[in-house]
Amino acid sequence: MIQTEWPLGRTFGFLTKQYIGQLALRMAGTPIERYYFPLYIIGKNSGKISQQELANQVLTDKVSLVRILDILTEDGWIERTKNPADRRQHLLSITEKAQPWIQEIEDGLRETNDYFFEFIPEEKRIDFREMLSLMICKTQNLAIEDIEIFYNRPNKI
Amino acid sequence: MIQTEWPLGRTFGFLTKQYIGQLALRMAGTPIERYYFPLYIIGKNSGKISQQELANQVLTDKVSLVRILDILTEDGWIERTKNPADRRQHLLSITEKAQPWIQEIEDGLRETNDYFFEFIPEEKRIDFREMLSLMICKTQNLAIEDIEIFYNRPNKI
DNA sequence: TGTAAACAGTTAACATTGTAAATTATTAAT
DNA sequence: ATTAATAATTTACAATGTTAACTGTTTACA
Repeated sequence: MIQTEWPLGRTFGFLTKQYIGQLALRMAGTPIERYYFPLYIIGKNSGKISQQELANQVLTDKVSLVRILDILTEDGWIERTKNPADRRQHLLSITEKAQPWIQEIEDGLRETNDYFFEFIPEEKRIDFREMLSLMICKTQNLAIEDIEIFYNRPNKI
Repeated sequence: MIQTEWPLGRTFGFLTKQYIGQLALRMAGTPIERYYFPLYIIGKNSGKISQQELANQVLTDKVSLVRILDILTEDGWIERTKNPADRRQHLLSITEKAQPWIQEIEDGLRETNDYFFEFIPEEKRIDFREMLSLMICKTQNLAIEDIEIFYNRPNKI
């Protein structure tokens, strides 16, 4: 199946998809159906995080994020309030209804991470984690400004 | 930036995106703009591979693949011919025009892979590759049939 | 102080991808 | 011979990312 020049991007893409499926399976018993990570980050910074800060933390562009936040608001999980200290900003906070589920999301994320890490030998897990972090750091610095203009191209490898 | 419970799926997703950008940069000098990997696989199996076999090799669903092949055909890179041995199948082959670029795609994929691997220490690269392969194999068996039904859900982690 | 630039968020338009469901043509099973 | 399965296609829809334009607010600085 995996050939010599199987592109690494396909490997990452496939694992992304598998992760999404596994997480959905893990969270199936909760009333939350999507946008687990943004909601989790808002929950951990409730009332103190702006949309721009959230966009940076979850690496999602602000336009997509507006739509995600619209849906989370419609579904009653979050609220936007104007920041009195800077009235351009909307501070994000979770609702009462969302409060009990933040920990559940954290557990779900950790367990799903563990689910994937358990496929590799225990003594190599720290290395693996570090190598992924390294790749993210290095490519973040080098690539983003150079290649951003290509992101609107059809993105099939 | 990366927190304790940063979901692994986000890590993979980010690296997928960086890979796409880097590959686009590498291939910018060629007349081919997209669908490098499917075109490469067709080139390596020209006249001998059906759409279903290609879908399996590149892990893309058949509907998306029909659209991709339509575009590759419109752009003059590939041709479909009915398989005389099984007239349900369309055998895929590359055109004369595509022939000189297949090796260039292979080089681009290898160099882009190398670009990412060079971020991690040389002595750990084999391990890293193996761990990724392991994750793919293990999740492929376990997850697909269980979670396929969730794929139509909004897929934001 | 007044004005221009920068920033936060929103909206609209468009392209790409994935999924489901239905359809056509062909082959396999029995 | 008829039914079931397979390969490919088409249509419709949902989700995401990008660009560009826009509103409202704050900052910089002349």
